[in-house]
Amino acid sequence: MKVEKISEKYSCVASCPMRNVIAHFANKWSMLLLVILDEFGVMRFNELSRAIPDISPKVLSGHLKTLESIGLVKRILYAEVPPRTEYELTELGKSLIPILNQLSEWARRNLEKISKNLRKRD
Amino acid sequence: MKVEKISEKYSCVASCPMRNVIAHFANKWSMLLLVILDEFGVMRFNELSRAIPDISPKVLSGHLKTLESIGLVKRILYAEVPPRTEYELTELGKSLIPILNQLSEWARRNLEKISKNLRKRD
DNA sequence: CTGTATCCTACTCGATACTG
DNA sequence: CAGTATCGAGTAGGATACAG
Repeated sequence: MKVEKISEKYSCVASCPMRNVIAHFANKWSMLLLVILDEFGVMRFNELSRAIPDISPKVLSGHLKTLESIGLVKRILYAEVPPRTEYELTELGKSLIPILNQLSEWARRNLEKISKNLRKRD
Repeated sequence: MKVEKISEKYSCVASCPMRNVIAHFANKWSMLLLVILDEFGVMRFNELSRAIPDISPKVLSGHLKTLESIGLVKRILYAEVPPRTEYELTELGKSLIPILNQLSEWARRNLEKISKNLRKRD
């Protein structure tokens, strides 16, 4: 296949899946959130905070908003005092989980090898 | 499952696959590079540049270095004039491709839906 | 051809404090 | 409880020039 053909498929066109879809959640926080939401089912803001100890509320809130606007996560606000908000995966979000789990499996399988590779760099 | 258990599995421990492995290539450029390298087989620096028109040489070089240090990409430098360098996937890199392709398929399938979701945000 | 050097911008991230 | 506001630090990304 010619380079130009590949370019058409992945780069130039506005319909490149990597650029237009995956770029929005291809980072450690978003993927982590999706996998955790899958395992736990329904979670509140504070539960997510505790599940990922080293994420600040601002960053957590930001990623949740992004995931919600993509349509991967559903946010349900209950008009109560004190306020309660629940986050859970949408159907679209759930459909992504098997792939994310495979990715996670792959990472787990190759964790040692990759850590060794990374150490060699130093 | 308790939140604390999830925390142990994905967040606290140094062995969390998402944090220690996936975080290194979970971005649009790296994933794009891996998929393109898979389709083309062996590519030179310039071919990659042309395949992804809107990546600067600095950024391309940086991502290739990272992928190389993870062990996903192999870099072969031929001592010629003019210089020639060839990039290709390692076995480890190839083992990741099926998953990346599934991700890409998923993205392509849901491209329209997600674009619509994102537009609603504005 | 294959990058590196430089400069600059923009975004991301993190900590903390604070509001409804 | 569920976030937002603010500030600051660090880093990733982009344009361009140019070196081996």
